[in-house]
Amino acid sequence: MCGSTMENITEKIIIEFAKTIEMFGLTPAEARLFVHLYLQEDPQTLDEMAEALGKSKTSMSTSIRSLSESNLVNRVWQKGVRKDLYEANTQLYKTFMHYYVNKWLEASSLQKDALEDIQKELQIFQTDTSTLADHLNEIIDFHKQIESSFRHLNND
Amino acid sequence: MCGSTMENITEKIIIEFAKTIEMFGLTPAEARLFVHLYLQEDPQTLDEMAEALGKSKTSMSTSIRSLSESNLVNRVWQKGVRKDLYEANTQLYKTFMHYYVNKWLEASSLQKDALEDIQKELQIFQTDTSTLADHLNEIIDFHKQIESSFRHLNND
DNA sequence: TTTTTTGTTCAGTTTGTTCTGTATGAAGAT
DNA sequence: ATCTTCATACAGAACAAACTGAACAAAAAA
Repeated sequence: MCGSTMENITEKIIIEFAKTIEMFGLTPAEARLFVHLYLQEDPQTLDEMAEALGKSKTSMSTSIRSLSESNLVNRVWQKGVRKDLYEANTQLYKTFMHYYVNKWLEASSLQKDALEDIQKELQIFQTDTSTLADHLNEIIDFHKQIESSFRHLNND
Repeated sequence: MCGSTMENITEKIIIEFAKTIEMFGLTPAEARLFVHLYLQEDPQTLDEMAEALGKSKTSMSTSIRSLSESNLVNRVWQKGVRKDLYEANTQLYKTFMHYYVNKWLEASSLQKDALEDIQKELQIFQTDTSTLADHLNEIIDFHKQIESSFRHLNND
């Protein structure tokens, strides 16, 4: 028996693609919501999403907010419609690479700064602490290499 | 008061650096353990790690196994020592980039395959399903771009 | 062989996340 | 202004992940 209805197939796509999206650091709920929106023709309201995914409106609200702040979905206006409408950004690669690279760069830069502060603190103990200081240098170098590599990812 | 003892500083380094390591997809426990090993001069036993991190030996065992399977730490032998000894790989960038890129490539490739299977299934409905099929194509393209980009990350 | 030492497996507990329903606030309609 | 319709905040419930201790297995020492 060939049990492949359209809904069936759509569901399969959502499940598979959501796994990929999760790898970018989104929660399962966010990933699932994004994929749902991505496959929709038209922008959706919170109620429609809640209905479609079988979750509460509150869940949709928090997930959408998160996706929205990360610029993975957009809020759109339609004349005559009072409810908020959201649509997924359709340029997958550009959208997610920007999001991802920025996340890495911000985090790495922040942590590098923190480590450099520690480095200054450590210089007081110059004498017998060479190996720890060496490791710290290597860690900071590591961050520099990370930043360089990820910056590179955005230039395609 | 300048409360910066050596242990104090080491602890700070561990906390900061562990955050970076977590971004590669390791759990907080794994990240912390890796950084601890990285800062140690000599390879450590499970008991030493448990003592140092204030966790149970069971925790160390599972974390170490995970790190070991990902090739982030190595098991080393010392003559006369019965206990297992582990040390962190010291080439941070190479170690983690390999690990990370491989993880992405494997996952992406797997999911691309799954999506291509679905694509075949979908071709039965050729007629009125063009938009869904289009989206599916775009998703598969997305995976190809991901693979291309991440493969590129390893060639430095 | 028996006895120790070391590592792992498993069940139970603790901890942390995610979800939902109610209550609140904000904006349009009457 | 009052009433509706929507979105968000909050607190408790349901769920999942991480940790531990005790029992088990494997390997060396006696």
